[in-house]
Amino acid sequence: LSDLAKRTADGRAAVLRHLESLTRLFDSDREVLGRALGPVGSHPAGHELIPLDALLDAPVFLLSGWVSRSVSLPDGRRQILDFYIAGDLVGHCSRPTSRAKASYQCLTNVVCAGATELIARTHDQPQRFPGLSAAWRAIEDEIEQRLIDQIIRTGRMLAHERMVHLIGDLSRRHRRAGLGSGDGFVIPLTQEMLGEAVGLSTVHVNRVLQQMRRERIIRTALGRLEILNPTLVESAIERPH
Amino acid sequence: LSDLAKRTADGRAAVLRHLESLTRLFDSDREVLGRALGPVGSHPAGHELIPLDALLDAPVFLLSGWVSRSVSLPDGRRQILDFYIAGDLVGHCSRPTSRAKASYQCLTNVVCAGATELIARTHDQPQRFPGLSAAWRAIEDEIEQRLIDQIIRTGRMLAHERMVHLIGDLSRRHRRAGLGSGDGFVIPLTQEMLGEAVGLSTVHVNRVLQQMRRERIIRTALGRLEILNPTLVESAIERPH
DNA sequence: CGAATCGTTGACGTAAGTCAACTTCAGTGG
DNA sequence: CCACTGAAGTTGACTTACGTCAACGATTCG
Repeated sequence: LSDLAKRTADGRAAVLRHLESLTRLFDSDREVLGRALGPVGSHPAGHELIPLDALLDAPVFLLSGWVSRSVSLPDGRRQILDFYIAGDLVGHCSRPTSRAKASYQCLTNVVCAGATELIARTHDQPQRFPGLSAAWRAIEDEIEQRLIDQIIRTGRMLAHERMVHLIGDLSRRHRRAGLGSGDGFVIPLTQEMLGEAVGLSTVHVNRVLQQMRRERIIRTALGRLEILNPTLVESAIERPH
Repeated sequence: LSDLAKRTADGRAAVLRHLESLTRLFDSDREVLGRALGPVGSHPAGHELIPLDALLDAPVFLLSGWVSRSVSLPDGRRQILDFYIAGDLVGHCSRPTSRAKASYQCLTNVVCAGATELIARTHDQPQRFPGLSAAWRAIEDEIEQRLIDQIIRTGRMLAHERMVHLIGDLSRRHRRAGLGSGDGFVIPLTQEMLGEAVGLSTVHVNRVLQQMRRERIIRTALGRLEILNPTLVESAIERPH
């Protein structure tokens, strides 16, 4: 199908833009990236890409769709730890024999490309692929940073702040991966998923979003989210100098 | 002072027990551990061991005292991400040039020993020190796991559950490092610090602790915390099989 | 003996959860 | 075509968990 082909091409562009935003890539990096990216796979919404406790030996690049990283409690409560969007590297850990500390699930139909081969090759000759070697590290750093942000949101912020902060982070990541247009992006999350991410009930997420619409901070339509007040949203995700 | 000597000796024992609980150590591991552990340092309560954004190139083993890892928001709110106790490795990251994503602060007077040299040496010859090489990875895995636990506490748990869960984790870590006696350990945290960790106000922490005392789950006296109902507390930190 | 610092208590306010009903809408099938 | 379905969003009434404020003990310390 030409749909899959388009999503694959767009996804590869997002991967490249994502990596370029993290570090300077050299020709050798770009060359191996174009050549050693693994086979493309497609998964339906709901599919579990990586189960809890699985060996993290098969990282993939997300080319299209959304993936969540979540933990479920015995009584059914669920906490989403993180979201992955097109261009993101999913399920990579530099420590060999490390296992998944959460479950990775497709929130939408997903197209991804295996990264095992690519990462192994750059790992064998880090000095030959300095850009990618640095990128893998930067990506792990970012994932840790996002876990910390998540603790700050749920631990220290009010509902309204949590939503602005999360949306700010998602927006920033979309922009730097060249996704979406202007200050908007496609967001396939239900209000229930948003609640599971920021630690709020579905009903309360709804009310907070409505207030944000009244305040002209965001606008939503057709599964897209537009940011009407970028200044405010960006200041929310600023880190202490 | 003989006090410093005792705390150093006890701390080294805690380090050893901690590492042995993570992985099987060989003679070569134990030998280099005894020899290459760096100089002992002492810091007063309140001292910032590692500032936010500092290069993580000087990891230390905590021999005595408590250290927190925390983030402050511009308006003064503070979130404690993690606690470190005797036997723990503080400020280590396997990714070179990685920077501190939070501030590491001494909550009490602290005695610690430099681990830079030790880690560098095992890193150069991982096959000669298989136990320690595995231990460094296990430690990083655990720190990530604790960030995740923190998200689950603040995102999905009620006040009472949060406290039981945190105390359960601290208790487990003390027991495996051979600290404390029986089901109790020294806990120098104020109720304010506990609140900053689990995302509750000081007053509410106080009420929750009182309820836990009424329920005969814990007892506190003289800066020590006894766990009266270990079964309950341990079941709280169990992971989904 | 103040003077901090920490813990404790009560009264009260509020953010957020719960429950339940009702929309809206996309999809499905008769 | 329209009735039926199920998932997602929306709304209101009510409850509750937790925060805030302020006062008051208990300890420790110089």
